[in-house]
Amino acid sequence: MANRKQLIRLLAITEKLRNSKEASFDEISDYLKRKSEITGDDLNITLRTFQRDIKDIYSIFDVEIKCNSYHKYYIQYDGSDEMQPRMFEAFDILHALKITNDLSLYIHPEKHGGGTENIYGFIHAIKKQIVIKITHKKFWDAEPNKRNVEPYGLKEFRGRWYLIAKDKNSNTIKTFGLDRIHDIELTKEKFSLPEDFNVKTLFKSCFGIVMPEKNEKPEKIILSFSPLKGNFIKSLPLHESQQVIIDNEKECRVQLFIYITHDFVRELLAHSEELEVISPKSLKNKLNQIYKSALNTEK
DNA sequence: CCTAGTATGAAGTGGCGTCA
DNA sequence: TGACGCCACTTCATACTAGG
Repeated sequence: MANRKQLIRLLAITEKLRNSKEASFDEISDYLKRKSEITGDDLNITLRTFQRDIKDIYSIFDVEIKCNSYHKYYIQYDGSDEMQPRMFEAFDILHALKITNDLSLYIHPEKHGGGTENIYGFIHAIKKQIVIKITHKKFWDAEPNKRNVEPYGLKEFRGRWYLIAKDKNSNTIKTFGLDRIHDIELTKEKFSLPEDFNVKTLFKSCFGIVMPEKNEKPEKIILSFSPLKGNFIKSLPLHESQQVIIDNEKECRVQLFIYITHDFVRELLAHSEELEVISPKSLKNKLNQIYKSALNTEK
C-alpha cells in the first residue's frame, strides 16, 4: 500500500510551490520541517529524494515542477485544474482523521461516503501500474462482482470520486464510482499505460463521467435559459466548452460542444420549463419524448 | 481464537559518481 | 549546478509463529 507519509510530503511540496510561486530547495526543506511539527510525521528529505518527488508529483498529480536559473523551483504546468483541489481536500480530511484517531470517541465521521478510504491503494496502483481486482457493485445489481482492471486515473465529478480503468474482460475503458467499490486487491500483474492516454483529454467533451459509445461524436448544442436561470448557468457552467452567445432580458443562450450522454440529458431535464433546446433537433425530440412518457398516466 | 513478537521481502531513501 | 542512475541502507507492510 502507498506510503502515507510520502503522499503527505508530495502534497506539502505542491502546496508550498502553489502558495509561494517559487522556492529554493532550502525553503521547501524548511517548509517541510515546519509541516512535520504540525503533522507529527517526519517529512524531512534530502535533495535526491526531492528530485524523485518531483517526478512522482508529475506522474500522480500531473503537476510539472521545474528549476529556474536562480536555483528556484516552480510549477511550470499545473494539470490539476478543477480536479486536484478536491483530491487534496480528500487527502487532508483523511489525514486529519488519522491524526484525530484518538478523538474517535468524540467524533463520528460518516464512514467516508465517497469511498475515499481506498484512495491510497488506488494511487499506489496507478503509480506503480499494477492491475487491481476490484469488488464492484452497481446501483442496479444486487450482487457485487469482481473484475480485474488496469487503473489509469481518478476523477471527481459533483462530489463523487471515480476510478478510470480498463476492464480486462471487455478491454474497454470504464469509470467506476469509488463508493461502489467495496474492496480492492493488488495483483502481481503489471500493465503499461497506452501512450496516448490522458485523463483530461479523455473527458474533454464529456459532461460528467459517462463515457460515450464507440462511434459517437461530440455535438454542438445550443440551449436557451430563462434570464434568472441564466445567471446560475453563467456562474456554474455546465461544461468547460460553454460559451454565452446571447444574454439579454429575454433569454440567456449558451453553446456547448459535448457528447449527448444520458447523464447530460438528465441534467437538462432538471431545468424543466426554464430551458429550451434550440439545437440539435434530435436532442429536443429526445427531451420531448421523455416528458411525454412521463405524462402518460396510462402506463 | 486472538494477540504480540518476529522474519522476510518490497518499497523508500540517501550518498556518490556521471552527464549535460 | 541540477538531474539521474546505481547501490547500499533503512523503513514499512505483511505473513508467519508462538504463547496465552
